[in-house]
Amino acid sequence: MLIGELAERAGTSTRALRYYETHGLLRAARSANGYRVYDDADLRVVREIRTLLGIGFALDDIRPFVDCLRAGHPSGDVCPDSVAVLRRKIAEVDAGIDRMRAVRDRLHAQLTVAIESRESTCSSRTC
Amino acid sequence: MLIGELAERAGTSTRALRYYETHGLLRAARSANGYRVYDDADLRVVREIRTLLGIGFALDDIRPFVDCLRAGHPSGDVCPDSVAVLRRKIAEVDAGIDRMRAVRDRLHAQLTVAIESRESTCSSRTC
DNA sequence: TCTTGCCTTGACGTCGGCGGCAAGGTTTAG
DNA sequence: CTAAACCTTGCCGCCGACGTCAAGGCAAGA
Repeated sequence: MLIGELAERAGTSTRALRYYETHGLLRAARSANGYRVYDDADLRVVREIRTLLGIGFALDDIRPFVDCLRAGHPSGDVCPDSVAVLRRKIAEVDAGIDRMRAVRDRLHAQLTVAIESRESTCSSRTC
Repeated sequence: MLIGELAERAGTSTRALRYYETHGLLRAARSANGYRVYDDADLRVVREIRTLLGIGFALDDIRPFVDCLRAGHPSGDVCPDSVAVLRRKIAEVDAGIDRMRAVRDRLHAQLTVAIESRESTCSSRTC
């Protein structure tokens, strides 16, 4: 499998795959003419990368999962480093949710005050 | 008030203030020597900008609030454009919270499976 | 006068995950 | 023979909110 086919099967671009390689997430054998050659294990790796990127992971966070897959584990989640990242990410997401809820409440309060202010100012005349 | 003092009183940098100016959020009178000169109304504007940036607004979203303040309103929230941005932002934040909750649940499930997998694999031998 | 400490404009650097283009080599089909 | 469709490396562009110089002007105290 060459890079174009891998990209298509993984639903991404060749540019992204080369990018993952330069960042140590993907390795490729080379054919005689210098072309990158991949197998199904690489396809699984790329799918893992894409899934985690979609969840909001950075490439650095993804590396343990990829290493875990390449170590022969059927899932990238089961290795200690991956579990540690999962725990950290859950905490980060929880914190993010808390922040966003605070923001939401604040915006809602501002909106309420703004509308009340408009009503009291404009109730009896054109505004 | 010169730009350095405004920056200090608003808790930001002179670079940021010039940046706001180039993006139409801040205007400055000029003294004879070309220095930017500000008053307390500008301080209020900058504080509004900083508050909204802190909440996660982009500069483009903030412009209506600044215009509202400069139109003489005591709060930047009360003008129709500001209210529209507030409503939109609340919706965006709500959507963001939903996405993050979905991510959280997914990560939690992955973590659970990973831990169970490790326990079943390693329970009776060194791992 | 000299230094210190403001101020000015302009332009490039940062971060992350690529997109897009250039300039070439390879392989296959017609 | 040539065109099409792959592949290679390398480098600049993008987004947003600034940071960080660079090179110079202005003001005020010792």
